[in-house]
Amino acid sequence: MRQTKLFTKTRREAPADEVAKNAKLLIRGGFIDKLQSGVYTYLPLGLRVLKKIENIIREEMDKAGGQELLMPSFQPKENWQTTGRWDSMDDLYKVKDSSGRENALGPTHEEVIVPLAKQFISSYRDLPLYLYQIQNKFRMELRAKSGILRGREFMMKDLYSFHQSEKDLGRYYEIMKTAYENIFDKVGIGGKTYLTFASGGSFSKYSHEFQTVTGAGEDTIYICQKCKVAVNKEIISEQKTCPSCGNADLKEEKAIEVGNIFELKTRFSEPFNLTFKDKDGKNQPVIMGCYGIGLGRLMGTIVEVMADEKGIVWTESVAPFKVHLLSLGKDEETKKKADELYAELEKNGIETLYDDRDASAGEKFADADLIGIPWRIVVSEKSIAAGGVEIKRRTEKESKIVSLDGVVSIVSN
RNA sequence: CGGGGUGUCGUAUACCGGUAGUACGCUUGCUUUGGGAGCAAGAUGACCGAGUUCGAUUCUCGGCACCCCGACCA
Repeated sequence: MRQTKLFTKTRREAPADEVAKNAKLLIRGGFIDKLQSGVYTYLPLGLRVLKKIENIIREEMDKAGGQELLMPSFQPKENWQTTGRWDSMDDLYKVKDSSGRENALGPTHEEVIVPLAKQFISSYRDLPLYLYQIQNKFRMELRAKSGILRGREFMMKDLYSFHQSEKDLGRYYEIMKTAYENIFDKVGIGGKTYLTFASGGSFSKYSHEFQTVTGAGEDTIYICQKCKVAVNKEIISEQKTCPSCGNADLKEEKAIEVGNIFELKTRFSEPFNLTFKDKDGKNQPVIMGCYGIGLGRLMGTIVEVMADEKGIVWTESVAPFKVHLLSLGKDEETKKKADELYAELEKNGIETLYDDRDASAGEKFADADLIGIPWRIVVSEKSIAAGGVEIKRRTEKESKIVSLDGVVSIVSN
């Protein structure tokens, strides 16, 4: 992608009303734009990141046997009345059409997927079943905040599992834990993300959250100093030791919930009468679990955790481009070399943002730091005289000179 | 939803009861090119409504929007 053609430019200042680091940097870099409180557009750069995250999640969900589908956001009131959540859920958006018919804008999808599953689940032979989707959710947050960490419309992956027994749910629960760990490792925040015991609500004793330690977090967690497990503050009064090893040495940290896994059991299968025939021909309630990850929140968390004083630092797996190619100066020979290198990178399938703007070196460097692409390659009269191009990672301070024909093999690794 | 704060060109800001200024960005021209370049010439702005006043962007009230703290929540 040539930067002269890229929709949106960087800006020097963040909007005065943004306080959250993720919002400031993502807006300055041209990744997102705020339409209203808690509602953001993902611009070309931002969407590229979101898609990378989406694909990492999709890969893990598929590996765990998930089948992807896409359910509507526009959902009939009756389904929500069946579960009682039309009245009990405060943050439900309710919309009326011209005939007065009311609908919910889906904040979650049990009210759609359970009746759907009911059409196809009738025997123990149909179980277990794992269905997921990646799509926008709507929640009427009383207070949207922290940039893309808490919005009113946000993209989420939600997977629902259907089982014959709680034991089988428990088995799959462990598979999902592993899948989630893989996801957070792959996007680069695994080291700061903890499996956290949290309140189980009305369904079961505890649910599990994945909490990433960052000052921008809304939650307080207590991390076991022996094993990589934490306890959410909401249950610390009843759970004062590590639930995994019993250790009492817990460290308090601020953290953001990047994912959760939840045993629904029969909370939704009962109101919809979702049952299956067991081997004896008896009707049994289907046991369910649900597993969510907010994609925008995850993206914002990555920014919060990885950014430095100069800007964003993307992990290669989620970066909008792998290489940021900068051409400096007006020298025709330099431009030609940069053009050729850009063509070669593209030919080799290396995603490259090519800064071909007629801008000063300082501006290009500052923008490269802000945008946070993992590799920076500089082509200039100086670099050519020194033997080729300068190359450095976003995380490195010093660049080194590499010959033009050595570039592709270096960034291909 | 309770409390607090803020609304001025695209962005960041200044000033003011009497013709709204600056920087960046944008347009045109020339120069410049290794850490957000310079000169010159341009274009672009007071959230909405009511009130006070000779006159309101400025003061008062109401609304709306946005932000922060809290409660709630992925």
